[in-house]
Amino acid sequence: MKLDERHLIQLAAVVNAGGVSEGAELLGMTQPAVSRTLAILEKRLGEALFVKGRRPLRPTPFGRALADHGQAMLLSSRKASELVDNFREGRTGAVRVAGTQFFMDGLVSNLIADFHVARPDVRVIQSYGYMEELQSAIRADRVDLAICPVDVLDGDDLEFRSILPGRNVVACRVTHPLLMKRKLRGSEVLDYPWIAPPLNSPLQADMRALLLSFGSTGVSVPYVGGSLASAINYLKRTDALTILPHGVVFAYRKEREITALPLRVPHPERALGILKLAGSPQSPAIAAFTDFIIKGFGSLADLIKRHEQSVVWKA
Amino acid sequence: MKLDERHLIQLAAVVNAGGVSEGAELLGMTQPAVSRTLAILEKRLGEALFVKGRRPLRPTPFGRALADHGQAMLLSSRKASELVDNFREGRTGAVRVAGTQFFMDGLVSNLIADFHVARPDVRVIQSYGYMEELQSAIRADRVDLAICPVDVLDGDDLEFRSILPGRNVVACRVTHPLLMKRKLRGSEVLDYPWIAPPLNSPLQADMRALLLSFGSTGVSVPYVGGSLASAINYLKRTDALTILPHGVVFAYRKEREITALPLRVPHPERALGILKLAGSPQSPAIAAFTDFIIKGFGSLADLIKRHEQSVVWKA
DNA sequence: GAGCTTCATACCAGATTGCTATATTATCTG
DNA sequence: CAGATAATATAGCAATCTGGTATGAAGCTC
Repeated sequence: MKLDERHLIQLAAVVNAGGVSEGAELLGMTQPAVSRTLAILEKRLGEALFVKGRRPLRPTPFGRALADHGQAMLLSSRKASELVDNFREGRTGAVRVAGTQFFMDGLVSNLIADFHVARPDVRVIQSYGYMEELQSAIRADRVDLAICPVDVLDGDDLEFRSILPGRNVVACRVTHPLLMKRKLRGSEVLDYPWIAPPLNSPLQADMRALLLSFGSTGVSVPYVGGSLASAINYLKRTDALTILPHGVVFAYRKEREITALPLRVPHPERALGILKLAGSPQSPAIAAFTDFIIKGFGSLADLIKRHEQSVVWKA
Repeated sequence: MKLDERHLIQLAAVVNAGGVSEGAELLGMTQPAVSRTLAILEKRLGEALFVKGRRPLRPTPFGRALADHGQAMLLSSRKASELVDNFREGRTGAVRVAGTQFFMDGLVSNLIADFHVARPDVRVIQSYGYMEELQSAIRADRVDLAICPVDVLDGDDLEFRSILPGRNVVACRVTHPLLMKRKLRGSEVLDYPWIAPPLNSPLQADMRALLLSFGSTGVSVPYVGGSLASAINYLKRTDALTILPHGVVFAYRKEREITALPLRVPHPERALGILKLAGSPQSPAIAAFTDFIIKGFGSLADLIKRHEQSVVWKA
């Protein structure tokens, strides 16, 4: 016999609370409503659920057995409600974020860690890619948002929000000989080996432009294609140089192992930003994550600005 | 956020079955009904439950999580339905049965065992008592039915159904000397010690009447008050006699340890029967049990009748 | 792209919900 | 044991919701 789940839940509440009024209160309902439900249930079942005529309301064995199942449903229902609430406030859910390797590894991963302090139950699913791939990933709904440098955006279905000026620096270890010089000329960087960023990376082009501006005639590039962790490990142990986003080098300043040469590097035309589907409704968790990323980069930008005033950059 | 339990159940069914139509079928509903439920759910939650535009219907992670809770409710609901069905068909429930010691121990307990072959999940709660106690126990709803000898019934709120003629016999062990006699005179029973039934038992009065009819002048009664098991154990080991309901002795015939003397004993005015509240609705389990008892005693009566034709009773 | 299957929508009759107001019943108290 | 008190049951009502049929829209298969 099929019976209404809500009825069983009400029964459970009444049995638990020890009275119709209390049970109703427990459910946020009025007593008559619950009372009628019980009457209907008893009528349909043709069987008493409570010993009648006794005031401290006592369920029959049958009533109690039924109430047990109702209780299970009540608990499930509560949990479902909680799940929904958590989800709606972005405490639960999943964010699929993608981006270029160096930014994801150097900056975003830190922010994700911070994000999880407040929202540990939001799953972050990270992947890597460059502009075109990222765009198509977003359009195909394989990714919720991308964090990457963008110059031109084709199509108006995507929305780009800039979060950090596109600025690169020449990175080296803190004990690098060039840092000792009183006067550093740009061309001197050509005397050291260079690490090249991964193929297809926008940094690849940036590095070429940089070296050309210093009059490159064939620099030594003994290491290519490693991701950020590899590049940094290599930097730490050699006098090699490489090009990195300023923010990334900045984020590593605490470890006092790598730093940037005080050299002005030509600005690329791109800014780092967040790319997402324009105007599509997004889950609260994604919104919260996006927000957090924006704020995080905002304060990073502030930090960099303040830090900048104490450093003299040479041309 | 409060949401309708039924909706979650439908969601679970759809996720499980892998399609709206299949889910609807699973629940015995039509596809449009379920489809609308899902639409309502998504609208209220403001969140997709299924990735739209894909035909092998695939739930979003959120949808799946919600469906899990729905699944729990679905299971509970199924179990509740089953419970109700079992109950309504008397496969589940409880029967509170009371009766006089000798009948309960000697006959009814066997029937209960047989009853449980077909309905192992019906709990039988047995208690003992004599007429007055049994009547008030039934009226106070402490007992569902009583099995006892009844002569007069006061009040018409109780219903009595006779199930066995009220007939007693003189019981003894199968090796009793009196059984060897070709011609047994009633007065000879006075030469042996007698076991007296418990105080207040109707058998008490029956025994007194019996002994008087044989011209009692002070029989030896060395053992009083034991219940059936005690009396039978005692009988087995001595040449004592006692009065027992015929059916009880008959039930023990298979063990070939006690039997009845071929003596006619004056019939008491009572018949063994089932006593219950008149016209009150009773649970299916109780109905089934009552039925079983009636049938059980019916075939016992038949057996006794057939057996009787092969025994010669003396006066 | 035709045909098939599956899902979504529109509309309707009937059931159910929850409410307020009120009657009924059980328990407690003197 | 009557009267006070608290709890439960009942009645009536408006709004919602239910599930059904009929039908349109959209994916999949070949």
